[in-house]
Amino acid sequence: MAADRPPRTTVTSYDVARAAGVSQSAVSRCFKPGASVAPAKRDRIMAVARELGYAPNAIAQSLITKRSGLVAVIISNLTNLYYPEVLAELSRRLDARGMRVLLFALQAESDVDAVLAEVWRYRVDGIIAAARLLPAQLAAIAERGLPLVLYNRLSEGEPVASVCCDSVAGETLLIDRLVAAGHRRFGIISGPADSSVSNERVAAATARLALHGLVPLLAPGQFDHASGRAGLESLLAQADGGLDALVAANDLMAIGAIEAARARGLAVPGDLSVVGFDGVGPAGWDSFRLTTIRQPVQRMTEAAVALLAERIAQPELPPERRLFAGEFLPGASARLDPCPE
Amino acid sequence: MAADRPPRTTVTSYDVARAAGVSQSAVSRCFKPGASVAPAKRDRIMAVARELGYAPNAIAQSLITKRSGLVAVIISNLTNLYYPEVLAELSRRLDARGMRVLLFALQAESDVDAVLAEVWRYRVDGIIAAARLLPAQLAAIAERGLPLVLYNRLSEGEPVASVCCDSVAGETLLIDRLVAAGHRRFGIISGPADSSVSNERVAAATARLALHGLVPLLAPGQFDHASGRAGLESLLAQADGGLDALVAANDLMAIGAIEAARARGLAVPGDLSVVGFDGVGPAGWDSFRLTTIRQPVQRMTEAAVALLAERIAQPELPPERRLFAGEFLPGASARLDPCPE
DNA sequence: CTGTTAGCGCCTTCAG
DNA sequence: CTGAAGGCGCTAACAG
Repeated sequence: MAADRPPRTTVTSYDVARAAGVSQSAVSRCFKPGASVAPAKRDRIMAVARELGYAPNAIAQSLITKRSGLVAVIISNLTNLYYPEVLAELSRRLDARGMRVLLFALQAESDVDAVLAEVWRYRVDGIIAAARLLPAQLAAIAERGLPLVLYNRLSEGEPVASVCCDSVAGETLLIDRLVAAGHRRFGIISGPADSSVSNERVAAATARLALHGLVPLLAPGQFDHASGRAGLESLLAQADGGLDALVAANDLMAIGAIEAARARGLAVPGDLSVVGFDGVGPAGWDSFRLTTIRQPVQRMTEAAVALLAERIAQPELPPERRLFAGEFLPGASARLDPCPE
Repeated sequence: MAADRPPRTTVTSYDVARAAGVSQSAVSRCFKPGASVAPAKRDRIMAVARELGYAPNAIAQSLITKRSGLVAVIISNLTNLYYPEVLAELSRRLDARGMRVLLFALQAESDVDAVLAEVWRYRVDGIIAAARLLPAQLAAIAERGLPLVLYNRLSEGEPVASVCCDSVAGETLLIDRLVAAGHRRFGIISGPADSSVSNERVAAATARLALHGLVPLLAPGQFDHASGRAGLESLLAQADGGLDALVAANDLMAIGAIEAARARGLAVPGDLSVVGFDGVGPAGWDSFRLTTIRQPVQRMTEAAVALLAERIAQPELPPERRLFAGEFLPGASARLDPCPE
């Protein structure tokens, strides 16, 4: 039907207007929700538009409405096994609300400034960030009045809208269950020192252990599989009397630690209990059956998008933090007493 | 320095021009690579620009240059454990070339039409697709003269630029090694029926087996962990005399199959050899040591971006297919003879 | 090298 | 309800 026309590379509202014998503004109105066009005329215009394959040029629209429909999603460790799911969910939910994802995958945290420069240039409507933002960067975003929602991050300084999984509740639960089951000698493998998620989790676990009068051994990690292995080795080297339980700041390290333990002939959870955090896919595999806390990705991403959308609509809304409890996955990598209740 | 000025939400080239006492076009030239501006004037302008926090509005730029700097990246299974790495690499390489990623994560393949509608609207400069595109969709893209590169996909019908990992070479190698080591009774777990990658791999393996006079048992899968488990069960049920080797169309299913085998008391590779395809992270973990073919993600993503960039610069370039050999990872999930050479 | 002049495609008052 | 007219912020010829 439409194949006879010369392959115009771009069809504008003027083309539609001419073909339909109406003014350009009439065409424009047809594509605006709260329009006011005579039904008959609208039908004719829409028919022509379809025929010609016309749809409003989002670029031109943005220029004038000052709404690009773009949301910058800034993510640091795309490879982290947990973010892919987050990204897929964010993307789905954003475009359910008519917004497009402009993706920035950070190679290194130092790239943030370069990323922000592009963010300004593209006049995005808002930002969702799962990356570390410095106070100066937060300030720059705020100064431009750009709505921002942090994902699993806390803002240092000024409050900012954010969505987080409750580290304290999660770690507290894990520690209490482990202690109740008789574990006394603890080791913790942390994530990167500049990761607020890691710091939160480690601090929460340590604090809870302190309440029980226990002090854990510590090993630094990088949130990856190899770190888990290395972390376990390091902890065992530190632990004269051996280790009862290992708390890893994420699942990937917990899995690495389990494998390292087995490689040394330690049974998990027979000789050593191991717990993680996140609830990534592999944690549930037979080989690991990891005892962990699963982040409610569905609810968290929905909240992030909702928070952002609200703030795009009403920029003056105050910052709001939404904290979600994780779900305890018992798994089988930790020796626990049957649930108390 | 710049904090004293009232927080204009948007600063334009006119603001800079006025502040620097030059014309607006002079400002514009300063931001164009091949400019021709008097050094002194340029310095002054750039200083003012920096002071005011000015950078050209990408939206306005796009409208006139007909270059948005946006590349649509369309991916179907973000959760597939293999794509996150691809996405991260694509993103990195694209913005090394000054292009931004407009991400479309497909929920269902049926969403493609909706995605394409948005792609048109945003006047992207090109598309990289790791998703199934129907002939009509390919035609629509071609008709608009939009450069397109398929990632690990073949076009049905008209040729299209693409980057693939050589399934035939990979499966051939795996099969030959397995046969050489004495395996005779084969099972294959395929991916989704509409996945060209799956079809290619299964066909290649089957064809190679045929050359050896062997006919494999088949089980359908969905590329996920659970499919691997189910696939193994299904194959064992079909196989009266037992199974020597299992070829999974991807690593995730291979891992699922390994776990299912172990759950039934079968040793891998003692009782059953298992091979996969992709070389995802978990394949290398101790628990699996999967024998597989690793896709050269670095080279493949670089090629995809290069192919696309070339075609954006010169739209008339003919379609080109780049085929990359995967790297054989011996692992330890298959009983193989030492390498022939 | 520089400023002036037209638009890019569209939305949005503003009179009819 | 409808068309005409004026930009959004910028680039790209043009004359100087």
